[in-house]
Amino acid sequence: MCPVSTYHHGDLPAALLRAAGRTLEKRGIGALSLRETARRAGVSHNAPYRHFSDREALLAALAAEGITMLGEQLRGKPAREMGEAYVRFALEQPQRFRLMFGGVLPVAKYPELGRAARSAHKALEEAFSELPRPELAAAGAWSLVHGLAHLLLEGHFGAQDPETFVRDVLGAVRFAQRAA
Amino acid sequence: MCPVSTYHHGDLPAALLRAAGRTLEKRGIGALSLRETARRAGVSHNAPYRHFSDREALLAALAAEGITMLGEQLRGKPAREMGEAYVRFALEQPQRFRLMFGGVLPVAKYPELGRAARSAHKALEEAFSELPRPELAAAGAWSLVHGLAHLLLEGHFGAQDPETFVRDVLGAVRFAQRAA
DNA sequence: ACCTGAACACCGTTCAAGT
DNA sequence: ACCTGAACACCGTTCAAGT
Repeated sequence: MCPVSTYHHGDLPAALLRAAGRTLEKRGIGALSLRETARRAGVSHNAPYRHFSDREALLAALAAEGITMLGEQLRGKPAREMGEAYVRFALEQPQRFRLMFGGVLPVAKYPELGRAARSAHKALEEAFSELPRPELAAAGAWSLVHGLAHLLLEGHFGAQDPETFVRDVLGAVRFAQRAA
Repeated sequence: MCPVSTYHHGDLPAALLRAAGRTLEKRGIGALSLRETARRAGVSHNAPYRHFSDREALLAALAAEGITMLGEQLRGKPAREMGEAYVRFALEQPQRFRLMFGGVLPVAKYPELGRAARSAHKALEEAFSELPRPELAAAGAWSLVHGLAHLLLEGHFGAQDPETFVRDVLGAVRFAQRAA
């Protein structure tokens, strides 16, 4: 169907993102090199520069993918399920989560990251819209599940079953029903 | 006083940690190289291996320093001030904070990290000891301030004054007074 | 013990050249 | 437009050698 040519891919950017995504989760951010990604995609170490201005730009694209996916998994859920889904995402894709939120990337430099994050943030605020200060409740809720995810990933809460631990911790917290 | 010799430092490990700490905060974790640290300390690129088995071990030592410092700043404070002190630490030393908690290091491989973190965790639990499930309240509180710190660092709460924002968010959250 | 320079295998990035 | 190999300046790490 496709003519064989000197171009190895119909869609090299997508192939690079796929390859990089696999390496990311398997070996971590630090071990994710542009040269190896190119090798895995079957192109020269230099070809990626046609599509990503540098290594950081490839990482930013992976992060944006992840934030969008996370936003989709939150949208429309009630608050409690949202929190559990947030932590589940982090536990299932720890390296992706770190890349999205671990300070690896200068968010200000990649507007798509801020955009995707604001969209997910909005989904959260909607879940708290009936409270008197929904923006504070949403900020608190986001902080809570975000910190919980990070600390679980780092192993700071021991080896207990994450599922029930998350439920218990979220159950121990209330967001103010009246103005702070 | 000291005899001039081929040994440049009475305490090379301390000199390396000082040099690395400066580079860490100024240029970030990714830019922190063993070779440059050695250069700054005035020794050959190879000397650090006498004291740190590899780059990761140097990073782990920096992280342990930081966790211990943070623990000292929390200990003995009432819960609300603890939260504010936690976030302040993160905002003042963002790169150090990321190194301590950002998943850069395999915590399981460096027992001193776990030890320092458990000690800080204990300070937190003491502040919640009057509640029916202090361990859940402490986990929730830690998660909350931890996530708040991370998200502020990443700029996800916009440009508002962090000091009052932190106070407002912490004020909007209650930890259950009765068993969950 | 502690430090050294040389060497190796990797990077990210740039460049001039090919189709 | 898209891809290539050669080249450069950096790394982390290992090694044999010096005091």
